[in-house]
Amino acid sequence: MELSSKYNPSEVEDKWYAYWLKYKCFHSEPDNREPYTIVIPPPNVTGILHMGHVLNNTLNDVLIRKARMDGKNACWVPGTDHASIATENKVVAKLKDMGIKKEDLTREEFLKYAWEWKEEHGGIILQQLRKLGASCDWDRTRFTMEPELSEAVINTFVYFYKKGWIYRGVRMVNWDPEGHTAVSDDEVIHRDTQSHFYHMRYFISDGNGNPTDKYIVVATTRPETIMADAAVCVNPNDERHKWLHGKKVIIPLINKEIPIIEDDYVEMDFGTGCLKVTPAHDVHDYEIGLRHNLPVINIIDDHGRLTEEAQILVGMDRFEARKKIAEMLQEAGNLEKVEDYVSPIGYSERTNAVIEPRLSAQWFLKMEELAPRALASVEDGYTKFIPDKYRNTYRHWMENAKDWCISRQLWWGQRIPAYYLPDGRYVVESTPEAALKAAQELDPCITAADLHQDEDVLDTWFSSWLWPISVFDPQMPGHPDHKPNADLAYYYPTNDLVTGPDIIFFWVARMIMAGNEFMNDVPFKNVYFTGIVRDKLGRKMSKTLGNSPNPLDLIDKYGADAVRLGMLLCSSAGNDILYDESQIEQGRNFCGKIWNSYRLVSGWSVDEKAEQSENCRLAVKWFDNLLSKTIEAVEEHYAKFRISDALMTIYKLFWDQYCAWYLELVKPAYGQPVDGRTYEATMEFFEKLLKLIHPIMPFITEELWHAVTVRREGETIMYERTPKAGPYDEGFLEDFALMQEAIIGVRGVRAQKQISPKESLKLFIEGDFREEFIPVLKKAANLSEVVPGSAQGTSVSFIVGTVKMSIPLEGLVNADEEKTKILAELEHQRGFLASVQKKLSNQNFVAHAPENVVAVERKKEADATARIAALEASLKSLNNN
RNA sequence: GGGAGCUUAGCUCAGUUGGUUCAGAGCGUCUGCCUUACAAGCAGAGGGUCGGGGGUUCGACUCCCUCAGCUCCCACCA
Repeated sequence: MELSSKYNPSEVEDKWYAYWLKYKCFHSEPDNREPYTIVIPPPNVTGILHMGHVLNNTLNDVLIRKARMDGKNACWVPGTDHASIATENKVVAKLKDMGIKKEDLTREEFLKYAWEWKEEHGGIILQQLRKLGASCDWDRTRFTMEPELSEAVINTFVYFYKKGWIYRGVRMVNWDPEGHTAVSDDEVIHRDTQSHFYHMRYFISDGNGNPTDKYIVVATTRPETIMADAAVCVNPNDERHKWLHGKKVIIPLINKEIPIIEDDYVEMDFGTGCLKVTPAHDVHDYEIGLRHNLPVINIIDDHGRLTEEAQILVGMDRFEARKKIAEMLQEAGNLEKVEDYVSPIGYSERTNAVIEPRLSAQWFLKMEELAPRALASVEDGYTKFIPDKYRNTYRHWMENAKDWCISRQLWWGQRIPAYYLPDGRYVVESTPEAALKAAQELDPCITAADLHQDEDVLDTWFSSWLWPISVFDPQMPGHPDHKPNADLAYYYPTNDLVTGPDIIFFWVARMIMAGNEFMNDVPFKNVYFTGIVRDKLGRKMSKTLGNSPNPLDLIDKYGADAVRLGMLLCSSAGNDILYDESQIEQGRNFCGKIWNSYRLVSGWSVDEKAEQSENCRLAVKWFDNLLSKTIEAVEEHYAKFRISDALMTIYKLFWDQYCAWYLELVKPAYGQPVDGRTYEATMEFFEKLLKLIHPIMPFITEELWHAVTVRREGETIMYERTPKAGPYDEGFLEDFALMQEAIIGVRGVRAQKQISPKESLKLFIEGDFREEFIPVLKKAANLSEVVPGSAQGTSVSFIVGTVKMSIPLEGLVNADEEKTKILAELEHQRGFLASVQKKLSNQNFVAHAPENVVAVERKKEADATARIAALEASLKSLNNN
């Protein structure tokens, strides 16, 4: 096969991806092999590929390809998430562009638009993943809102409802006035925000609703809510405010009388010690209100505007109203002062709107039993976290888990299967038919037309927490008519989950809950947490900063293998990775290296009859041993999920050992053929290296694997076995490494003395050096002869291990310089020896340290002594001249 | 306010229960090379008292205490 002089990724990549698809190489069906399963963290259906996806899916693909080559039945299930808030926002924005308001549409009309949008823009990301080389089983592609998976969600809701763990309740929830929905606590991000602290005068009532001239000062950050005040609260132990007990005050501007109450909640040393209590618009105030039986006055609507209840500024936005009220208070003489103030404000994760605490009816799932069990799964090691530190985060959350608010006031999502009777009672059933039947048991006169289904949909996570189960068995095992499912039985539990720590609670924890509940087993054995991909300055990637490269552009420019390698290079689990394009260049360069090494070998002419030289025999033996040792190390890295270490180990084996050493050693002289045995070994090594690196760089390895020899149609490196480590001779490897050091020493002398590599030199060796390596040493270092003993006359010497090597260099050596160098080295060695001997003469050390440690110290002593002797000899010979 | 984690070469990071010549890797830097696979390359070199201080130990990058700096998570003192 003729190879172009440069590797051309785009041609190669498209060709092999099509080939893999054609032969269904990614598809998995249950069989008698051991399964290895990954479910993709489903990206938003309307999402587009960003660097975070690249990192995540590269890791997933490395794991799945590795497992496949280890002989397991590997199955990677892809799919997308309907992402209710995010997608609904996008659709609303799109409609707005078209001049359509969501409010003007019926639910059915809106959903029609939404589905159109989904069909048009949805799943682009899955196409993009193919460019990356992701070996997903596309036949198993799922979407969390497809009919089957929606059924799984509804069945689950009904299951928990009937179990008594889902309930409906009026609660203070986090209201997103832009998304017009409640969001869970976890979807609220608190940020310190610059605001103002308004000190307002509330005048004491004379008992008939008229203000006296006495007043108290109440401080708030939210003056626009004073109309919803139900009381002013002081701490019962606060001496300053004792005189207020039993009194009433007048709310400014609306002149409404409210009581002064006492509650421990109020901190005496914060603000003025007087707290305005607004039960409808603050969680704590709501609780105080409950304790003191205060009325709940809601003055803010779904959109964050003042309601009729506010009496003034009706219809005005809450932030505008804040300014206006401040002005009005000022005019009325009720504003004492305004301070600058920084306080944590809750923002919606999705829309970035300031969260409005709001009382509303929502559906909740009890965490009482689910959370402790899911905690135990991780504590007891059924699911392992990598890195382990996330166990702490997980434990903390699980021990404080609040009931999960699962309803959302949106249309895009699974509609809650609760059906209300006209009298307000309701039934929960998975279908309208079943609901009607159930309703008729409550009231025989009910007809289908009388039933009204709940308007809300379920939280997206209420569908994605089922993902590891529902992708295989959408009916869900909790269903009363559940039929055994072969896929689920075979693939569940999955093996590894790769995801970001930001969704440890949203998703990971809840999947473990669902797994325990429905499968009585955890959904995955390991969770590998990636970090966040940042730019090289450590900033998060964002559109506004423009520091977020488009992965597809990078793939076009450098090739997918290069991008994959670049992402993995500096990614250790749990650490943020600082992305820099130079890493991808490194990946591209490595592709070039692999490519060119094959060009070299494939260009050799082979003489089958030629004898294998001693040089080649040793080089082959060495690399064979080294390969085994390295494979062992790589396997260990994989077992510990140290993917970038595994990668670097292979990278160095390929580049530094195979290319820089091995190929140089066996490379025939120009125009000469290579002997058959060496050629065969060289090709075999090359193939093994391709297989080792394939999980990380699938495309170039497939291309070259096919170049090495003619393969049958449909054959692929994907299904080759990971090379196994054989036995290896550690001593041989060590001795070879010493010889490599000797070669490096000679090269160093050349560089230092400006001697061309073409000029051959004579080398003296004094000490214990493995005889059989001398031919290799001669060839690699271009030595005319290697003789025992020490060079006479002016020479340059260096020490390898304990062996002294010297090169006679008449006329090129400055004796004084050499002496200075040797003296410095001698001093260093003597110091080293002294420290070792001090250790050895310490009775405590000899008595307490393990035998092998003491033995090592004795070896150090002996080696240092030998080196010192060699250095002294060199010095002496220099002095003699 | 509570919790977790981090600080090792110019940059990004390894360093596995304290003990192999353990102070490392990759990239970058410097020097010399267009040597018949590759200048996206080859050969060679320099570079850190492991954040500061104290302690435990025969022995500390590793364990403990403390100080400083940074990061993340949780937490609505209005």
